[in-house]
Amino acid sequence: MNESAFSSAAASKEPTRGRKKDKSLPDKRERILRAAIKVFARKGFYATRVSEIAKAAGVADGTIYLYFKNKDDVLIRIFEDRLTKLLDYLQKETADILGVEARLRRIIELQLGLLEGQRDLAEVITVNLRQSSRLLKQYAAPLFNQYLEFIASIFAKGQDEGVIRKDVHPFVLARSLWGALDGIALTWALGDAQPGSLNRASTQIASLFLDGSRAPSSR
Amino acid sequence: MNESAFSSAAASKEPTRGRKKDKSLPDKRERILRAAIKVFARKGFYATRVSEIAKAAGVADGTIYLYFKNKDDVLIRIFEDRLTKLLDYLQKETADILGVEARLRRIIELQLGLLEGQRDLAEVITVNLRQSSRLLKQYAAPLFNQYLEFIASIFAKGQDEGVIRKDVHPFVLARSLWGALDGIALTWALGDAQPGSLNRASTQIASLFLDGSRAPSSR
Amino acid sequence: MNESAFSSAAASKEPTRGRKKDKSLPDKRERILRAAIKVFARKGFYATRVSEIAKAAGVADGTIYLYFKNKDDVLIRIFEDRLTKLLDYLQKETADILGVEARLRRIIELQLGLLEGQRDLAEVITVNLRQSSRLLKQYAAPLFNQYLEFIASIFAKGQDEGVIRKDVHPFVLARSLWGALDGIALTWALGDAQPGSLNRASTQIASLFLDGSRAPSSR
Amino acid sequence: MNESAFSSAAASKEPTRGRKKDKSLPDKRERILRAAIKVFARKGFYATRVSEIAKAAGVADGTIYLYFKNKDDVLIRIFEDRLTKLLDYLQKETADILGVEARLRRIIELQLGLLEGQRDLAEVITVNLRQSSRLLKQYAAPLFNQYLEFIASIFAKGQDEGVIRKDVHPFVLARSLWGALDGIALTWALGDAQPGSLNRASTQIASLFLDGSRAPSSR
DNA sequence: CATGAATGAGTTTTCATTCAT
DNA sequence: GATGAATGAAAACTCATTCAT
Repeated sequence: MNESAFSSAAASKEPTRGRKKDKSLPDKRERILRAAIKVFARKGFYATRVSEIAKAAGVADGTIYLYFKNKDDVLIRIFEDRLTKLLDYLQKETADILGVEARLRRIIELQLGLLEGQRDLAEVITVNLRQSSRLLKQYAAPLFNQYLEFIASIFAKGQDEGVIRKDVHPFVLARSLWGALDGIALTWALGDAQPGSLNRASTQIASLFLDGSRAPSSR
Repeated sequence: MNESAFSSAAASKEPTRGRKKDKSLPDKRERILRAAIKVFARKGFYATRVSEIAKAAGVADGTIYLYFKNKDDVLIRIFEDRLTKLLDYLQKETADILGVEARLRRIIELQLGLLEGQRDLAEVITVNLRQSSRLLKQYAAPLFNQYLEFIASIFAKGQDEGVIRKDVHPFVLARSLWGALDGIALTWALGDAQPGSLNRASTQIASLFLDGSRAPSSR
Repeated sequence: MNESAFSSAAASKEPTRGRKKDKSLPDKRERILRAAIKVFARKGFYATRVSEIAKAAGVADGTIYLYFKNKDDVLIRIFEDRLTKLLDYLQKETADILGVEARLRRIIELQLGLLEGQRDLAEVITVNLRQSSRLLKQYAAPLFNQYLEFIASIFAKGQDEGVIRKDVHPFVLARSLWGALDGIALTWALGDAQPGSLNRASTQIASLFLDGSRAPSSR
Repeated sequence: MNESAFSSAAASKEPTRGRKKDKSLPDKRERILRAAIKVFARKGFYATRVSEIAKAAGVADGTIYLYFKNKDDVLIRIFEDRLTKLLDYLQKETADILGVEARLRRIIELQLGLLEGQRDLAEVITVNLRQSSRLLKQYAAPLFNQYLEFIASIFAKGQDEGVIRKDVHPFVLARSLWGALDGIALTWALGDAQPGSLNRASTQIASLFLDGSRAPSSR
């Protein structure tokens, strides 16, 4: 479940090679992405050589360029793929939760829970996402906005229903929540990364945020 | 006041070997730091050429190496200098505020207020701070822990006094707060950066956090 | 024969990973070595730019680094390759000469004769061999010792047979002989380098050395 | 005696500063030369930084340029000074030795004896002398020729007197002798450098050479 | 599709030399 | 004369990308 949400067989857009060898590994594109996540996490985007990704993926250097435009593109696609999947996953898993507060609580749990199983990805998203202002502004920001909009829309719904305070803008709420989760994930990924510690923190953050976000009347 | 807290004359260790020029510009080391902040913010750490920093600082390329060990060192010193100053500033400015909640509220205001006047620095700290896991882990993390400890100690004091909830660890509170502020600053620095918007957000975040952090009894 | 002893196809370790091109030029590694000898001789090791070697070899600058660790390594490999070949050549060509004196005379002839055909290599070995104490001590010295041991062992055999004086240590004899040959080669390489002059000198040195080395009884 | 021949107060050409401080060290030019010999021997000419020479000499970087045209010039002057002194010394000390053979024997002893006391200089002359073909050809060679001419003239005299063989050119004799002495000195400077070992070798080489050089009739 | 040898543009850093004090 | 901070030209080396096989 965890695994599948973030990685899985992948959309496998680009080269959906004709015959599907039922033996071969997942799919070359996906293998490269996974290898890149691992190496980026360990060495950082700029310090990672394309040849290292290739080696980790078990392909030739040149093969990378059959699936990605260039090195930047590999990073971009990691965000695209994984963020899209995260969003899909959060939406699907919480679609039938009616209460705004319960849904947010679940989202927080799911999000940190996912990262707990994938420290590498956590590090890539929290650290490498900011490797380059250019990348960030040009590609990641738009993608990221989808996430923010999703969260903000839930807060907005809560405001309409009178259960979320109205004196804080839904987007500020969403950004703060992301920031807090990101900060927790960063400390975890770079620091101890003890199993369970992320889960424990997620419950605390959920309470903190939801108590803070609650409309005065419903406190 | 704003300006001075983050920049000022600086320690200027390395050179000034011998005679002290009381004439010339501010101090070559400080000039290089300021130039670096400006260029890093605009192009990112990795995309910035040492020669660009030199040009922006009005010195020769080689001069950079009289004051800094290498390009990495320039980034490290920016954090060291500025983070130290931020911390000093926050401590001094809020030392005589007795109420925990009032003090935190002021800290949030001061911190985002400082950045509001220095978008470049905001971008360097929010974006470039994460340029490299190595840098981050090796140098920035220890410095950053001082900040976290400072904030966490205030939360802890509040818990002792019974005004801050006890079911969330002070460090989780501190990290979340930093994360939220960082997230806001990032969106602001990369996005619109409208004047005043940061200030407005700061008030909202303060309320959100303090309401969420408050002990149940005092709600 | 002359040529082949010092150059030939070479071991060509590093690349040739995979398929063996039986067409193209000699072998890229050997081409680089030859180009380096030529340029080093003309400009000296330190004054030679890597790009000049590349140009002379007809390869790109970066290609050098596929075959050699760095510029130092190119110099080291020249000695390694050529000195090894010189030694093999001297050993093979004189293996069946029974008389010690005749064998030494032939060695002197062969050695200076080889250089006569390769002024560049002569200059590299006599001049550039000493470019750096570090290189010399670390890499060249061990290789060079093999040469000295070979010569010394012949002198030692002569002492056993009673045809070589016993009051001079075989190693001193070997070093002196090398020194004398090196001195002659140096003057020749740097100076006139008239054809035949090296050959003439070799006969004279052989007489000088052998008369001086002869055991008193056999004079 | 040893010391004085190679170093002493020096010609002190360039800036014979007005008043002579009877306190100050030898003379700044000489101090720089000595410092350079020490550092060149330890690190080699190219690996030595001008600032290192300055530091070792206890002067400022810029001061070097008051006494020498540039870094190359420092090396050139070392040879010039020391070789001139060696030659003067050899000539003076052996001027009244009438027998050719006795004189040569004494020269060999003196020359290696001098080096024995100054390993650094030995290394500079044997190793660094060949750092650059350009330097060697342009400056050192002419200087060195004076030495060769001096030795060759003695051999020539011996040939006239009938005590030195006539079938070897005096210059070949001189070059071989230099080469042998240089080879011995090199091995000694780079290798063990045991006290006394150089002296022992010098006697052996003298015998070897003189026996080899002797005219057939006088053997 | 896959490979990996070859390319060569591009960048940090060093360090000899200068010159204002 | 002496100093040493500042200069900036120069060069080794790296590595993303290409393309012949």
